[in-house]
Amino acid sequence: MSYNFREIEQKWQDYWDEHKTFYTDVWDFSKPKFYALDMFPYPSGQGLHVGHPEGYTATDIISRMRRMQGYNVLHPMGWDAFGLPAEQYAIKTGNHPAGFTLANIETFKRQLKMLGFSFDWDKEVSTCDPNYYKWTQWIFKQLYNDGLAKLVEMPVNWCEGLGCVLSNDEVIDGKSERGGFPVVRKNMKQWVMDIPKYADILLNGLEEIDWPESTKEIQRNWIGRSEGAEVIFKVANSNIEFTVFTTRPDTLFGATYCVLAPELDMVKDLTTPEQKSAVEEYQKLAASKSDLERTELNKEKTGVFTGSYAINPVNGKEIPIWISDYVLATYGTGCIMAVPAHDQRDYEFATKFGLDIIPVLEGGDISKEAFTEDGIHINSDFLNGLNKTDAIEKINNWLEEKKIGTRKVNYKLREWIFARQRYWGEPIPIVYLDDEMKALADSDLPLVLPELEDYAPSKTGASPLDKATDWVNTTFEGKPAKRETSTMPGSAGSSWYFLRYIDPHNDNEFADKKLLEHWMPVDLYVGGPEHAVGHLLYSRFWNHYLYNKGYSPVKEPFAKLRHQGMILGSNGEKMSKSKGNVINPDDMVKQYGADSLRIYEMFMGPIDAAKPWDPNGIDGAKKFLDRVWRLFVESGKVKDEPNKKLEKVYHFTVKKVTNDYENMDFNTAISQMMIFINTANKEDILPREYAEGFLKLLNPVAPHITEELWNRLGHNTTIAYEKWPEYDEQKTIDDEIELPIQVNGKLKATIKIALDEEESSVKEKVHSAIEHRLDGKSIVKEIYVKNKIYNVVVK
RNA sequence: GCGGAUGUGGCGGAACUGGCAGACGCGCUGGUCUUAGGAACCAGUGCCAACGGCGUGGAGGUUCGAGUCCUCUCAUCCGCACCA
Repeated sequence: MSYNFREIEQKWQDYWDEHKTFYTDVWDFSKPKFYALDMFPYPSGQGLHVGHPEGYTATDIISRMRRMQGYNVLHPMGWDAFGLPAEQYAIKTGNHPAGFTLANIETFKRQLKMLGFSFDWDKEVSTCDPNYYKWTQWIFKQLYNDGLAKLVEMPVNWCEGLGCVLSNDEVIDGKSERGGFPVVRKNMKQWVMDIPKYADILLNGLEEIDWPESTKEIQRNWIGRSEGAEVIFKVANSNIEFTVFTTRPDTLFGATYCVLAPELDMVKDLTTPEQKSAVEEYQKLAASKSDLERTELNKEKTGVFTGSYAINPVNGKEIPIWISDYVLATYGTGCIMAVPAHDQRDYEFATKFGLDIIPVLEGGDISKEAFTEDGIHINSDFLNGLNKTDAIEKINNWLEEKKIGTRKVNYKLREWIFARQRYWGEPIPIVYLDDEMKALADSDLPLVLPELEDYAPSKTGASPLDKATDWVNTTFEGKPAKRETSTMPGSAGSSWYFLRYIDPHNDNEFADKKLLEHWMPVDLYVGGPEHAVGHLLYSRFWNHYLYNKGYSPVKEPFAKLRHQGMILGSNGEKMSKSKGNVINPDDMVKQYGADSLRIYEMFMGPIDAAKPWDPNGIDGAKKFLDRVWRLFVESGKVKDEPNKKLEKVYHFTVKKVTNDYENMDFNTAISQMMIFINTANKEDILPREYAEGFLKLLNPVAPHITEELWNRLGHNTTIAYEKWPEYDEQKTIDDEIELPIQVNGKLKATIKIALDEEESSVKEKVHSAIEHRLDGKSIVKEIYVKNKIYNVVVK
């Protein structure tokens, strides 16, 4: 027999809706708070895929357990609703992207409700809603006023196919992440966020948060802090000088040439007439290369001599100045001193062009490769005999004394490009009066997107909004003005939504300060690891900024972060339409029910591991729920009578399930609940106390069936706020133990002993158990680990 | 190249600070239920030449005892990619 999940799930979803069961009164400060957050989805036209419920079920389990543990839980959901697909749909059909987006949101919402998540829909936010993006624009304004949002001329990733500038993380192998169109470098005026100003804050903040170490490491590498020194080099027979950045100032005596990035303006001043044509040709070549080509061609070093020489400040030697694209204009000063003996890249370059290689550290074999490890300095005058650390310290002091260098920290982290030449995004609340830039007054926010006839971007990089001339031409403080026509990137709205959930209906500020103080930080945040350096860095940046301004009460917005692993097709490959291995959650719910789908996804394996979908697995989950149903409804075994034989397994199950939920080990929690049901099934009596306790344990994973069974046990209100079961530690332990006996480390027998039995008595039992196995050998050593194992060493 | 993670039966995966490897589920084998079964229940299921032996990617090591600790190594996945 199989229970009627369709009827039951619908019934309880309706009940929760009607009774507003999961509405959170955010002003109720009488209970401890718990804020459980999911990464809100982009409402695509495809609807939910099976990966969504994985993370959502995890946070739902924790949320439901916390409610039963007496917490006031905030568990909201919303929509990351600006983005390209809606815009492309609009271009294709001529319809407004908002209509498409709203329809998708409806589908997503229906699917999420169908899965029984305990979201408080009263807190729903959508980034494309003017009441929401009013505050996105307001935060932008603050950043603009503080000089963190600014317009700069810079090389950008230009994608002609999309008619749009892309951020680095939207470019994969020189092609656009979406659509796969080629992407090239192009100089354009761009809005950027000066996130490098926050590099150290973002780096240090990682120390205080409970995040996967791998994700923290990705952020550390992305920020890419490196300590070193800047050193000034004078050019021989000239008054030009340039500064290099190096992490190894201690190897200055080994610097045998310098290299500048080919695109630096200074290059033309350094180029001698004889070298002019070669240099210009090289510059042209480098400029035409896309990022992709530059990295693809990185096997063989290329470069050209400028004809000029620099003076090595430590020994006055004249060393040649080259240009090469292995030096990046965007990192450090765009100039390096090359120490081929102790840097592999410089070594390759020097070897190819026959430049001097002078070792200044002992060790390694300079005829084969650069020696990059620590060593004792040689050929280095006052640094001779010192190791790396000491030499760096000494040379830095020396450089600073002579005023030809300073200690310096550099970062790989670049400015965050904050504008798209697109329609479907937040308008940037800036106007231009002649050449002057002004931010809109707060009273003019939200600056709402105008309607358009044609959403298509132009090939020249102009925004579609340029075509809304009535909107573009405006007035500012009585004077004619033109609006900024680029819009914000998708990651703008998602960088602060967790703050808005707390107070989504507030019209006076983005959220009430008292509420923020009570509810922040997010206690548990769950989402995919693919956002490690995008959203998860940007939102930390915004929140740190808002913290510095006094608008957010905490530095770090997400106290604890966990990732869900990808669900793969049954063949172990990524799910994709072309492979035909896509599992649709709608179908699964229809066939097996939401509870089965939730159970199965949590039972598949550790939450953060990638796991293949087993079509039979969900059937197993369903069978488990059928067994629960039969035991509770059909067996007649649930009675107001005790059953001592279930005491231990019940208390142990409460303990294990509670701890496992706490650690997000959902797979082992479910396996323990299966053990409980299997054991109870063998008995004639399931005491009511254990039956009810079990329902509470199962409720977070399978909320519908447990509500129904709770109801059938005679309760007429929801189980959602019932008290979480407790266990008695004493009752989780057996007083009789099967003690394994090893001979020379190999298992030979087991004996029954009492818990904490006298060692002498155990020893006696062991000896009689293994006597006949000794084959005349004698015992040389015995190890007894109390209640655990007994090992006898014989010879 | 650098950084991070992961390797356990036919499959997904268990195994707390070193202490009975393979929990739980899937699959498979046999049986029961007077038709059928993609139902339920019962029994079994790591491998082998099987009263014993071998087994946690591979090779060493530490230990009474290693999936777990150490050294080296291989494979797969993810992130970064000339960051001086």
